[in-house]
Amino acid sequence: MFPEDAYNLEFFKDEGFTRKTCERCGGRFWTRDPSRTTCGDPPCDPYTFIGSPVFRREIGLDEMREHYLSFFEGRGHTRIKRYPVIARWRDDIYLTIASIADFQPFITSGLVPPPANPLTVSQPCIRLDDLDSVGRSGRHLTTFEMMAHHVFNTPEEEIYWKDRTVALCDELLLGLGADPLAVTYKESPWAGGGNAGPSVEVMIGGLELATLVFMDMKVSPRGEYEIKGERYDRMENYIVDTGYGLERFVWASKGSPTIYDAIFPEVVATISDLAGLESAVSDDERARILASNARLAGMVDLEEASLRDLRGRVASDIGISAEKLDEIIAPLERIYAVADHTRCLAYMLGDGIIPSNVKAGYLARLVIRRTLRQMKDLSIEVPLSDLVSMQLSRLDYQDLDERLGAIIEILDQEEERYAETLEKGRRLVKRIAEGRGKKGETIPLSEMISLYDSHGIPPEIAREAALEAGVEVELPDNFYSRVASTHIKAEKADKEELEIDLPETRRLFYERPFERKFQARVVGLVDGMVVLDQTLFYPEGGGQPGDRGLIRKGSRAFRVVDVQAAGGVVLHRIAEDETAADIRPGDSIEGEVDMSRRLALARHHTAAHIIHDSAKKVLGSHIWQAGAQKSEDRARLDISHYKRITRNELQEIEVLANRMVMETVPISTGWLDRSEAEKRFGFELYQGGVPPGKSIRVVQVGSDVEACAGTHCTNTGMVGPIKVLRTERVQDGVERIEFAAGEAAVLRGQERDDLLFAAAEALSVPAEQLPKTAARFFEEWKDLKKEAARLKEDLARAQMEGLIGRATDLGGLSVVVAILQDADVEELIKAASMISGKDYVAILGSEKGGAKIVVAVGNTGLARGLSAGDIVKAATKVVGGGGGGKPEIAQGGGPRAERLREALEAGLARVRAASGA
RNA sequence: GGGCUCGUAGAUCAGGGGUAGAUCGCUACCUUCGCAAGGUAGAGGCCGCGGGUUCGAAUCCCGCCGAGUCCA
Repeated sequence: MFPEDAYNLEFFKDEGFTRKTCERCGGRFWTRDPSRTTCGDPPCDPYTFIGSPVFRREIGLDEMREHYLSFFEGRGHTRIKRYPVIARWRDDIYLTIASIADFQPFITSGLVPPPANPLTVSQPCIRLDDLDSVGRSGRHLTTFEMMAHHVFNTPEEEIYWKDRTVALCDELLLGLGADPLAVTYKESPWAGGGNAGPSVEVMIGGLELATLVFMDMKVSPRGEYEIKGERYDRMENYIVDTGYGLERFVWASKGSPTIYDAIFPEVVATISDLAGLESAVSDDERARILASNARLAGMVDLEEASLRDLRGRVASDIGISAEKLDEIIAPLERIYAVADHTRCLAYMLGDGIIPSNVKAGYLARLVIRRTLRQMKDLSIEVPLSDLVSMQLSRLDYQDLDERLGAIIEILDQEEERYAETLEKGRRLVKRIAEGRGKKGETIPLSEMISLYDSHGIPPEIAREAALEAGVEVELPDNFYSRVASTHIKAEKADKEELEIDLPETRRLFYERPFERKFQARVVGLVDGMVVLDQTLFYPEGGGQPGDRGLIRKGSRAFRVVDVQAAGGVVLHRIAEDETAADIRPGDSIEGEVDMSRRLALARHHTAAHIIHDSAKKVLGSHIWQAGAQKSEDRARLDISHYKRITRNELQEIEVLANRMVMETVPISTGWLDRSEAEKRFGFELYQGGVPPGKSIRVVQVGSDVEACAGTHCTNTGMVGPIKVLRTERVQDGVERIEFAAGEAAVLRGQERDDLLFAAAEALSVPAEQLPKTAARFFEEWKDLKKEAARLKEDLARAQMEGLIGRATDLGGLSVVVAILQDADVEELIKAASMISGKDYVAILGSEKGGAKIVVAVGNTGLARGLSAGDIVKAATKVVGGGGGGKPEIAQGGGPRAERLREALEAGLARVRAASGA
């Protein structure tokens, strides 16, 4: 816990607050009201603001946001632009879940200076944790704006800390007309994302409007303080992390029954219309029910069980039956959920998330499908894209006109795809149900789980489809947790960070990109890897492999086999068979980079930027880099795109890319101050991830501008030809383009020529006629195959006549034993089955590709208990093989063709024995 | 990043080591004034691709390609 004085602020003292202990929960809180005994937080206090707003007047979203930002601007804060809701700069979260997420990890850790200090921002956030409660509780949202003011204090400079933070908050609230006596500040330890600190929750009317966090600790195994089960230590930097819920402020200003009615009443009204329902708040009874529901929902945790409990309490509160209540409230909840979810989707797609089966894209799909289900329950007929477009038009997207087409296409495609999945699912369930039904069984839980897990069929829909086939299903209440428990969680092994206490390596490859040799001094060895004071060797990074080359000491040369970066230090790994032990700190060495390799990599790297730019021009501005890898002889670029790239598009990309090469555009690279670069180029800089550091290296290739640490050509002409090789769908929503540049492009082209020539040669035609000829050959081959089958049948029929005449009689059972010299198995089978069709036993063989034996037994034989399988087994044993089949017909063979005659005799002997003749 | 499922006729799917099937659709004929329906006959398959195991692979194993789906 924190020291006792963590919350003892001058501000509280000066303003006449007293510290009290809540008589309900025992929590500590500060209040101006001498008579107050509870902390203000539900369930200790109920919602009182519904129907009696806490601010002077009603304020809408846009006005409230502007009021907040300008309030803090007027008090020395710099307003910064919001970040995207997809956290592209983080590898630990997919969505921006709080305003502080914008600044983690590099700014909070102090590695990178903040864009401004102090600053204020209104950051749209998405949290899907409480998806189930959205619409039902009256207060949960998937998407909300966290208004915030942040301060990043360092040991050198403190901007302000607790007192001013709380003072500003108090001033803001009172300025909006809040009753000073109604505001309470509740003490609450805060921890998250590896940091912790004391915080106060700001409560009015039972509603938590803001949380003020004083982040001054970081996780530390032997730390002095324990918070929520983890140990923490003080950190040097200390950060004011506030979060004011924009939507809650608006709600509090209006006192409407639900937060949804407060923040987007028009949307709720439109959706109600589409569902054929009156808007809820226009109806007194409904408004009363909703208000009661929201008030009570504020008091409980919305677990599944307590939700049902909540219904009961609301029903008795209003004096109607729970069934009646459910009937009234269920559609309203769905309307609210659709209103919320479509806004969430507007942000997600507006910020460039492409629905997918993995990562952030999967979260988008999850919300899409959930919304579609709710819309279906409400019998809303319009496409989802209409609703999301409506939401988008309310948001502040400048380039929306250009992007809207793609977004609508994405949503329509998702809607269609989900319909297909469900349709397929229903058919599958029906088949399974019929199978189970015949056996008088129900569909077990394991099968329901597999239907959901493997085929995406929600259990409710599975049940519906099963009941249509008259079969019950096993569907427990805790279905989804049962699904979850079937997934075994794999522990992720954390990559160990090397702790290196050496000076930063000077990176000569930026200053002198095309020099081959350099002199340097060894400053240390880490794990056998050489650290120099300066180097021309590029360390692996940004999908570009590290350089190779030599390190010379005196007359001895060591091969450099790998180059890595750890922080600012470059590590050179020496080939193991050369004793690196001879290299010691203080040594002078000469380095030499394998320049042809480096140039090949640089070409591919620059080409990757060019391809990216071309793809964006051809496919649209939703294209983001999702990964990249270069090598000497080829490279690949993964881009976000919602459908397969067609051949035409690919060729267009290739042409554009090569045009850019032919234009010989100079490539500019340079170091820019991070916030300056962000201001000028936006987050599109961070295609390949967000690099740490105060300043970032910006590479500009034509209209493509990226933060990139790689080595590049100085001019697009230097890249040489670019050959696009193929595309691959690595995931839903991510297309991979493989290509080669420079000499590698020529070589890849030659490889393709080779293929073409080899194929053309095989068919003895010029390459131009290859497609036509290949198609013709294939058609002819199919025709010939059919013809051959017909001929074999004719042949078999013809042979049958002769063979029947030579049948051996075994006491009323006629047996044909014969060798058909060049017949293949198919022919033997046809002949044998024809012979057995005339009620004979056929034992046929051929020597084509070893011994082949086919036996067929007619009705009389079957009646006497003969089995073709047994006979074949007896016969094939003789030729050293095996065989089997059905009683009517069986086949087999073996390698020893010279004993075929003998084998057939063995078969006959078997017939003789088995038929009792 | 991890898990699961599926690629067989134009469509939907059976079969799961031993002669590739069903239903719908398609073609022709019969029935009808015509249509729907019915009847008869027929066409239509590199069983996704490449290896392996086997006397024999659509079927088992491995790899690849394509598709679907759940989770973090």
